Amino acid sequence: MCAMEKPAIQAAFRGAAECRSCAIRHLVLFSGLQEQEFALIHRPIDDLTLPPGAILYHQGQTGGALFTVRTGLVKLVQYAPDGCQRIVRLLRPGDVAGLEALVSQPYQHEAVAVQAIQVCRLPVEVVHRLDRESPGVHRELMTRWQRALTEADHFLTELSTGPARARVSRLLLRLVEAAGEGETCTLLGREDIGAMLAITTETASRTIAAFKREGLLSDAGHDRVRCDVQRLRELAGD
Amino acid sequence: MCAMEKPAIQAAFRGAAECRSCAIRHLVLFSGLQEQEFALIHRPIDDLTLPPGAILYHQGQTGGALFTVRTGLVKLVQYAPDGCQRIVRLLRPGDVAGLEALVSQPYQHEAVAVQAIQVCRLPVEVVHRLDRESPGVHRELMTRWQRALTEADHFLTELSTGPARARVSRLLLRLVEAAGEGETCTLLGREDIGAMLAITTETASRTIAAFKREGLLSDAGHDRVRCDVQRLRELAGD
DNA sequence: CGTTTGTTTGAATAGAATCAATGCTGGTGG
DNA sequence: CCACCAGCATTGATTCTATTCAAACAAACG
Repeated sequence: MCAMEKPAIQAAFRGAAECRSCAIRHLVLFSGLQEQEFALIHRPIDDLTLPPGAILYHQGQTGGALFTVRTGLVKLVQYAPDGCQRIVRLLRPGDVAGLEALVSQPYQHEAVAVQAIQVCRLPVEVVHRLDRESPGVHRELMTRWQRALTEADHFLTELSTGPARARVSRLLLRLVEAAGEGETCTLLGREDIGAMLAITTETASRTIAAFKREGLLSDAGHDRVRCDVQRLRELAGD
Repeated sequence: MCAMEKPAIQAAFRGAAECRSCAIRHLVLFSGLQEQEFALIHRPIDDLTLPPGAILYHQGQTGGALFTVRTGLVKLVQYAPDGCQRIVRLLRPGDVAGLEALVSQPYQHEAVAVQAIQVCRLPVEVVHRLDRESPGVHRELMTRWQRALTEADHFLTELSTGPARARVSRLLLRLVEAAGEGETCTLLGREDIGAMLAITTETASRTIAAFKREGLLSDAGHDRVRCDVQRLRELAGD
């Protein structure tokens, strides 16, 4: 049940990326690229559109690519020996998955689309080359490493600490923030919430349900909810 | 009580580092340095010897240096708004503290010596320069970043998950491993253990005490203990 | 030698895990 | 088109674990 070996990428819509005109160019790794430096990209950069549940790569796999998230959310999952999963990071548009490929490491996580996503597949050679020859990209790359670390720290300090209600609150606030659509966001499955907060699925469910009863959360159609940011902040306890 | 603003570095023994003959040269950032590349180090690299409790830098401070740990342990601490602390990483010899300084970020943590330590202070300019001009250093740097991330992931999956007994077991195994002296290691203060495992000081104390009673742990003089690695592994649950 | 700091222990309580059952929903095939 | 099924989500009851608050202890220190 754990191992759904779905090489989902094949099913995806695939096109050649046009970085120059990328809609989120300001966010991405190549934002610092000068016009003449685009010539340094020799290998093709694929632009992939993937459905929820699609797997970018598996843990332990040695892959030759990084992935820039353009839309949607991607979870990085690690599996304990007993098979239960822990989500160690959540990537949003502008984030990069698979940085470890740059240091010739096998992927450390399984990268799974939480929602429908669009990602760009960047071959390591391309990134290495730009890292060497474009100071802007080099800086952006270090910034990505740093950002990943900060994210990891937040998972430790915010999402893995304190009582369940506080953790769920902090997660919701984070999702609302990430969505950037006022006070609404798309909820994750209860199992994912549990895996992210180190609580059981049942506790996740109970807490969400309780929040709804208490009016902290109200349905906004198809997995979307409206949050009472004010009160959630209090619960989050900062 | 929380804010002991001790600029401890001043009290330290300070000497000029001689990287060529560094005892742990094989571990450190500059391990890939060719003989002629040493000339690229213009600014002085200080070699510091610090007592337990010394603070390398404070959270939020903008610092101009990275620190390579040569001996001892360093904890990276983040403080919650309510003042209680969480240890998000533990650095061992060969690890680097303060990577964020490379991307012009203020330090994200407070770096505190857990035991007596020796560290080298590397000015950012030096590292930037070597990063640009020595491919070896560039690679080592990315490896450090990667290693920090892997560490962070372990804190999430091993040390922040499961019942207290399992967490303490995993921490002990980790300490024994890090010490590299057979089956013994130096215990941390109960408060630090708590801050690392996201449990209270009391629970940390109780668990350690219970382990001793059960013979999983036996005193080996002055904060040192001998561990029954075998049985701890079972408890750790992998 | 008293004081401070950190550790251990106890009792009561609150919180989450566990085990088990029921409800809901969207998709599938008859 | 509708009935059924599979996969999630919810809820309940119980047990277990960790937290909390408080006190006793021990070791380190001036």
